[in-house]
Amino acid sequence: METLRERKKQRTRDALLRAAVELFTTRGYERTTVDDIADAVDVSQRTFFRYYAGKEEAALALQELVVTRFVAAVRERPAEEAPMEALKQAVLEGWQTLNEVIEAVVPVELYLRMYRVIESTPVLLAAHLRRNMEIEEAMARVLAEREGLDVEADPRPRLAVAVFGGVMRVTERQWSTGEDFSLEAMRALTISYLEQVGPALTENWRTR
Amino acid sequence: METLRERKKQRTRDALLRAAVELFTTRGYERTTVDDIADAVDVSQRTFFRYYAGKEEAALALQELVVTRFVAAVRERPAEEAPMEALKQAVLEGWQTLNEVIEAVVPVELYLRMYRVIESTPVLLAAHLRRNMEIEEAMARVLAEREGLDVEADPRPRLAVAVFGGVMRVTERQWSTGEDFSLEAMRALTISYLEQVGPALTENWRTR
DNA sequence: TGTCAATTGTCAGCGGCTGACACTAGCCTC
DNA sequence: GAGGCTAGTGTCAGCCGCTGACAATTGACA
Repeated sequence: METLRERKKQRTRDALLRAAVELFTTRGYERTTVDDIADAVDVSQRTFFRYYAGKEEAALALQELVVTRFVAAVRERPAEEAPMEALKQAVLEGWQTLNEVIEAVVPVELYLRMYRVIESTPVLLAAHLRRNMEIEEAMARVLAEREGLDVEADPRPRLAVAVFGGVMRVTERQWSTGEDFSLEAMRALTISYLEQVGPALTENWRTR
Repeated sequence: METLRERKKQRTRDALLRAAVELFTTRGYERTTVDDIADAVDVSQRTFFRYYAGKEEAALALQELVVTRFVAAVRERPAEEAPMEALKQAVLEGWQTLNEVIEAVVPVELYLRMYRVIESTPVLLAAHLRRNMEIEEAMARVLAEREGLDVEADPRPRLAVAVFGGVMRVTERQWSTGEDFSLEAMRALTISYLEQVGPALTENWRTR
């Protein structure tokens, strides 16, 4: 059973996030001040900063929900699965249940719109990429453990994860600049691109 | 022949950069204010912002010197070279002449120290990654042109470049956290890691 | 040398963010 | 259920990055 205090806090937290995302996706990130967000929730600016370390954190909070689930998903993949396959399955599986997770806070449509705001706002894109890097480091450790390797000694876990991350980034970008914003489109793109990585590295591009 | 005005401007520009890098590498990025930099060059804060769009730009200016040369190097690689090979050769070739380019502005040692500051300062690392992404996009277009492909239609150029970029990032990180900061160490790491990417993706890690 | 244009300094001000301190409101004990 | 305790909030002052506007200075060029 939750205490009243905790429920109140959670409500303010959610309200701030909703207000922030709403404003970011309509007015734009740069043109939204922290005061705007705080005012929308009828809270002091200082309080906003007690819930989120900064404007950036609020803007990336939704992504964070998805990302943490992804890491957990990889951890729970069967140990006999090959590294790249485990990563792939974890993402695809993640898309499936994305709806419920997001919808608990904001409409999925808002999440997708926010995603595009991140991709198109330099400072947010930068923060997003940095976060991805942290995730990749965590994933490398997970893979290394699965395979019984030492991350510091064997570069293969980090290399594999970096490649996977690279492909995902290309996929996301392609998806976010395309016309079909459905999850199904994302899924298809992911599978297709992952299949093409190997060939793209070794094969001669002109003979195909 | 350069005019006096232009020479003066260039001098201020260089002085600002030198002062900035000097301060960043000793005092740290966050703990250095723009006023500190401006004062060190005996110039108003406003003037600093006329030369550099922000603190960040000054911090990444040295990297920018290297990066632009890399793009140019790829462009001038023989057309018959395979894509990945062209990228690899361009980087390795770039390291060779790095000394002269950097030394024209600051001691190479300072450049290397600044590199570590970037890697260890969250906001700088983020900006750095974002810049890398822009470079990758440019590189993808170069590769596509070399091979006579349409970047928008064929994902292979972007995929190859993303993979290459991923490997380079892992390499850089490994290098910057290691003990040997020589260019030779970087070179060796790059070659070794590039060789291991293919196998890391397909082979079974446990049977080796 | 005097005019014109480029460069710089000064000033005022916004927005993100933080520390300090007082106040309010939920919690827990007696 | 009254009291004290503490977590959460608002207010205020202030730093820092950054920008626009305007005045002052300094090189360029006829």
